[in-house]
Amino acid sequence: MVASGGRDSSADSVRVSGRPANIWDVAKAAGVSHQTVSRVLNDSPSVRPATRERVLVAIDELGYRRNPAARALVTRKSQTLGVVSFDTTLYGPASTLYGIEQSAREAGYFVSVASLKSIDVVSMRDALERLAEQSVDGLVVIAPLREAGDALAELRGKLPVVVVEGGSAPGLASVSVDQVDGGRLATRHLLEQGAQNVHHVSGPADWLESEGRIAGWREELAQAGLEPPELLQGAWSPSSGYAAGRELARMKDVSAVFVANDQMSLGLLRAFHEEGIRVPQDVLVAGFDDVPEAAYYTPPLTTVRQDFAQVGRRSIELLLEQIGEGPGPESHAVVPVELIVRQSSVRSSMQRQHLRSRPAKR
Amino acid sequence: MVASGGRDSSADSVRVSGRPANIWDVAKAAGVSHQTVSRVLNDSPSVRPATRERVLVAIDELGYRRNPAARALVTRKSQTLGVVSFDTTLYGPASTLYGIEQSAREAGYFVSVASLKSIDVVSMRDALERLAEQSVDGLVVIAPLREAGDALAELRGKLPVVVVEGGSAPGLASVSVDQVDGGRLATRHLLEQGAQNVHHVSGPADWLESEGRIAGWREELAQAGLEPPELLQGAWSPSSGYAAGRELARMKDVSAVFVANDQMSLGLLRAFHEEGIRVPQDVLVAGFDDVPEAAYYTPPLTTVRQDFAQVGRRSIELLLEQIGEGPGPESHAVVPVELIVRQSSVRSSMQRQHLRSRPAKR
DNA sequence: CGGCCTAGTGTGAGCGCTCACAGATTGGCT
DNA sequence: AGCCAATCTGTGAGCGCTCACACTAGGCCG
Repeated sequence: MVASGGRDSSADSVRVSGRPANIWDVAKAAGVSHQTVSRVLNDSPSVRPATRERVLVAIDELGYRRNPAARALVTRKSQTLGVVSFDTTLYGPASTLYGIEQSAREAGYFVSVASLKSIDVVSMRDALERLAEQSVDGLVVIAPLREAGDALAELRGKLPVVVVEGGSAPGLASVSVDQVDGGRLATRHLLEQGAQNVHHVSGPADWLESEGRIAGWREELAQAGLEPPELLQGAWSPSSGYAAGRELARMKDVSAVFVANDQMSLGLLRAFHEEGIRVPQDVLVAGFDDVPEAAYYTPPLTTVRQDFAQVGRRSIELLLEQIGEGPGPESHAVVPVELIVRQSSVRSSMQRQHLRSRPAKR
Repeated sequence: MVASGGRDSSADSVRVSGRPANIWDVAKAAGVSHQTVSRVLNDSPSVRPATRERVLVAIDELGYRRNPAARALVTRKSQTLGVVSFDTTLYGPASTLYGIEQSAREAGYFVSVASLKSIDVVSMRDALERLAEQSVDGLVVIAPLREAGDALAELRGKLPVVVVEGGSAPGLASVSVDQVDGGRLATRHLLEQGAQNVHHVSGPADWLESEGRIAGWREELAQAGLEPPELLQGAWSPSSGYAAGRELARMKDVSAVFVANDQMSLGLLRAFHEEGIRVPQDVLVAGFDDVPEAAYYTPPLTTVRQDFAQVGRRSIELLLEQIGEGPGPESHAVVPVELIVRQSSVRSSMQRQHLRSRPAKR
């Protein structure tokens, strides 16, 4: 025994040895077998409270943490979910990812992301491959493109998958926002506000979100007995919205525009502003997404709010169902939308008079 | 032997057995030892080309993929990097995360995210704990708050860490955008454009980014021999920018405003618009971030661009250095900014005449 | 022509955990 | 007191891989 004993037994909760404590170290410290430690770790009911307590103390003293690799090796489960997403810089995907992460965490899962630089089958396949190599327990694919489904079809059955905004690829669980309803809501609202007809600036043709919004717009016009004006196609970006705005400014008979997202709406509003077209006095405008900025556009933008947090939540729920942890087998979830009315689509009565005093529109 | 033999030897590349192929299966199929397979997997030079080829073929036939858990168990490396971020919905963090993910992938690492709901020491600690449990090989913390450093100090030494926008916590590697320079650039530009003085709408006080931008603004004013006007504090949101705009509208002697981010600028522009204050004729405005929308604000916004992709890239570089894969030990990286001049801060000569014809400003 | 080096390959142990089962303890009842 | 069931705890194997080392076969030198 050395003079000033207890030097290395100082209650420091940090082990002296190089390697981190393992389950055997804990077992020894607690005077039990490694298996009992394992039982405590896994909340097994069949361990006496007193024993459990001793083990817990030992764990704490040794600063023990369980080795996930060893655990994954034997259980064949990594407790990790993969998320594939395109351009996590955009508001929609970013928000969805956020929701997914929150829900996954609550369910005790980690989230590993793979974002695509370009959205094509090759890089999609590449991302899926990567995640598969990591042996994730399940996959959420934020796949707004039609062709993304092809890459997914391959791994059906091999791995639990939930597709977000990926349409209803047969046999794949999916979550999507009710785009059609959103299109209808916006269009109907514009008509109710007195629009003679409603133009539409859509997203890129191969995006499923574009399709849904176009469909909703067409349906609502049809129901009102109106012929849909020629479609203008954008690319989600402010600049494409600006271009569409310039074009619309040159056209006659434009009394309202439903734009497929808020970013494009901003560009369009800017183009209208430059052309001296007043919103909402001359033309009514509605967007889609309800980004935080929308309320501060000039004018504040009427738009369709998507509940991305709920999209994320439902994705995880559906995924866990497949993995076998959730309730029943449900394969498709639709998240409702909400119309947010702001100035861009509402004419005060005075403003309407203004409109009436201008050259009549068809 | 059964009549129509070869039924289960069809070249299907999919194994019949339930469990996935392991290294021994491959070894047997290739007629080598498991260790040789391992060598092929790890690109060991000491394996004859012919042998390697045979192994590769076997791997392909069996659809073998190496088990990362087993690998991690023995190497004590998970090939996974953790990212802690606050509100991945914001443009800055989202873009940074994107850059991080791209760079990590190139370096052969996976990325696991943990986003904070609220930004305080408790939830920060919680996120760090989670990631540590997952035994990540390193950590990137997007920690714009001063107090975030406290939670990080604890795990210094235990795990390689890089702090993004976290200031220069001693002993921690960090990457940050040159906020001070950004503040100076914007302020100087506004002065050069003829502003008598420059007001500032800052971010929240406890954010390091706010501090840097304020410092730059102060420095530049001092250099011009100007007394800094009273500081207005916002909260990054459009609504807080709007509030600041209303306040500034009531004040005299406002000839230019440097706003600490683009979102707030939008709100401010809206408030000015409502108050009949023209930008840039009456007041010059500059923002910070250069979000994609900035070019389409009314008017298009002069702003300071941050290269988030580079921030992500440098983070990973610094992290890999610590892990021992990169070049030398460098502890702090500063990413430069760039001033993007648009209409909000530039008066055309005609517009300037306009201004001159109004009641003189001090 | 035996020794020795090198390139290529094989052998066995062990990483830290869980699973299936075997063994030890306890208590209630006859 | 004796026995059985129920409760609690321990034992050993094995998950799939890498590491350290042992081995084999040629080729070259003295």
